[in-house]
Amino acid sequence: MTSRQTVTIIDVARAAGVSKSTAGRALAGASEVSARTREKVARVAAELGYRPNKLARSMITGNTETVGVVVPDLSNRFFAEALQSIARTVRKHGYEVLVSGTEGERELERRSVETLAAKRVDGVIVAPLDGPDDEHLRRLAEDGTALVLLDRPAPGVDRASFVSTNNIEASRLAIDHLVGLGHRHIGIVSEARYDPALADATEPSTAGLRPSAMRLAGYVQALTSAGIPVRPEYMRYSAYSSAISYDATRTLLRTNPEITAIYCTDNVLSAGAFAAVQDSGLRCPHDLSLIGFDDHEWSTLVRPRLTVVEQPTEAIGVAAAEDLLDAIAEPTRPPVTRLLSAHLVVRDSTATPRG
Amino acid sequence: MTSRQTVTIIDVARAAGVSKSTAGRALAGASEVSARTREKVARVAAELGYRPNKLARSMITGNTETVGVVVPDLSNRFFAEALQSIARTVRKHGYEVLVSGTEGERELERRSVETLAAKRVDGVIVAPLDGPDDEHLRRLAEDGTALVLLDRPAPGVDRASFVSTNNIEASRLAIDHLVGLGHRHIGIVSEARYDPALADATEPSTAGLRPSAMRLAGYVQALTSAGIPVRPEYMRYSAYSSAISYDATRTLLRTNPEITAIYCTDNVLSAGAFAAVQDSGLRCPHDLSLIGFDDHEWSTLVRPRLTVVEQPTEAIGVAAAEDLLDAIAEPTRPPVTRLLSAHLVVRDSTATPRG
DNA sequence: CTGAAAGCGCTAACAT
DNA sequence: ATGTTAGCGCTTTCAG
Repeated sequence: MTSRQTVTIIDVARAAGVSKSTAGRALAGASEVSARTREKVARVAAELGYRPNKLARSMITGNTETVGVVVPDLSNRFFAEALQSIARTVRKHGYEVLVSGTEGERELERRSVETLAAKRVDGVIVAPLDGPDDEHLRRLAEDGTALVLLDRPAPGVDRASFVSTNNIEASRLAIDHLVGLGHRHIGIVSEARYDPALADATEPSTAGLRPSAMRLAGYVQALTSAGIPVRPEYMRYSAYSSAISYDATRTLLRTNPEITAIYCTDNVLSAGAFAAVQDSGLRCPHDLSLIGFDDHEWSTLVRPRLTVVEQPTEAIGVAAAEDLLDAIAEPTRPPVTRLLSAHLVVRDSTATPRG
Repeated sequence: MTSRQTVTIIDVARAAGVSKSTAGRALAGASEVSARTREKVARVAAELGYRPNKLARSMITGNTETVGVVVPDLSNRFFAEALQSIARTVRKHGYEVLVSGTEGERELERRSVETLAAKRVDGVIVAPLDGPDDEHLRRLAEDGTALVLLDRPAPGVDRASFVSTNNIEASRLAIDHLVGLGHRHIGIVSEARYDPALADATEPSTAGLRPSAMRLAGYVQALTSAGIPVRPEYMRYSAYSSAISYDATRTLLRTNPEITAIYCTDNVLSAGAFAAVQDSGLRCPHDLSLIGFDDHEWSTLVRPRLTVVEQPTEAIGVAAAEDLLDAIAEPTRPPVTRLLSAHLVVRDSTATPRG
């Protein structure tokens, strides 16, 4: 047989000598069927190789036991790990995951969300791309699909929960550590561009900012608290690429030789920054301290071992999944915001500044 | 509105003053509808916020435009990248991906495959776990679902294509490089255990072996071709864990101090092996050469830079996706086996042996 | 405890 | 070019 859907519940019913409905009830393990028929139906179903058609079931019940996960980059370690813990968490409750990588393209994100809705997933977890147009997400939530925003907010979308690292606090951890060591000239390589308004940004007024912007804001605020002047020339923008981060870091060091420490706010940027420091001729941590973002497997393999701000990636995935399951089970429950704390892992790439 | 599935095609039809089927045809862009009605239906649908129910559609057409991807470890870089290229490739053809991480548990794999079948996916790509029971996969394929095996074979399952790195060749690349440098005492850290039969294994008689066993076989064969004796004590087993690989490598070096080179056959094992070499007191590559598996972002960040055997991960994902799409489009087409070539990236961790 | 019938939302003949 | 009818496979009233 090469044809799909060979045996239906009708075949089972016929072979067991009962009606379609009785067969259905027996298979569902309903209590109002006699043990005898239940057994017989089960046996016949097994013999025939019956496999229930969940599509048909979903048509009636209205739920698919499927959730969507939409992230910008499936091969990014952060999202890959988040996906894994999401999948694990929802599976315990009988859900499968429809996944979609948007590769930085808003249009792909829009279409993915549209398709998920058309496939009637019970809920969606999305790490939205930055952009003005949140219409697709708003509609999804308003149409009654449970929605959780992961890692990145979507300003125009209420009715969605939000789970993320507390990025301002994460930066404070890094900068306070450096300041405590005596650093005063601290550069930053970030995927966000500086905006003077960041200085005043506080939770929850920053709720609309992307992670990188939040981390930059945390940097600015931590410096300010410490009474250290904030210098725009110390903040270097880098696109989402290790190679570009390399160049940004080299430039930062060349144009501001007085810098004694660099903080890098993203895991793909950290690799480029580390390589740049290696090639700069500066000795780390003697001449320059470096803090990376996210814990990589290489953090302890390189020399010096890298001090990093570590996000609670797995916990974020679990929290997002749990919030989603809650929203599915209880659609009227108001959305929640959960900011999980990062922590600093001090290794050998940070030290007292020279002289 | 918090209820799902607010507006159906009947609502659209009614609002547009046409019949259900005309509305359906118009929405599908069929040519036999007048431009006027097509426009009107489209406008009305947009106004009402109509979203087609793909479940209903799938019930009739028999396909879901969804493929399943089942892998042991979603956070492993190899599978994460493969997943990304699979998702990208199938999306171009209008397919979404239902993903499932089996975490090394056969029972989870079985259930995942069962669920995918119940959800009537059009095809499945699976990297099966090692084990005697392939029944779930065989049934899937025999019931007419397109099936591609990724990275690992499943002996009892014909009617499935197979896409993988040519692992024997991959090991030959590594060992030939070391032998060419003059090494004669070459150890291996592998997730496979040595079996004398490996010495004779050749494609396609090795078709049933897991990647790690294939790589071990390649090591044995390359040594044999070079006239170097194969010593069981040079082959060290490690479970799938960086920490365990660390211990295995330390032990290998302690018990066989004459070894001048180590080849490590898995990406998670490579990190542990590298750390072990760092801590061994041996200078790499002067005292000991090391070859890792898969290209990691840290390969160029550590010192010495790591020489590795690099798998064509993205190409594997693309090939698996394409073979699957082919099998979906043309169910009678016989399954294919594709072994893609790895290549050696020579960096600084390999050199002529001391003395 | 079991059966008959209705219908989920849509497409696909079959008419007109 | 449009409408009517009949299902896809299943669950779920409603009757017995």
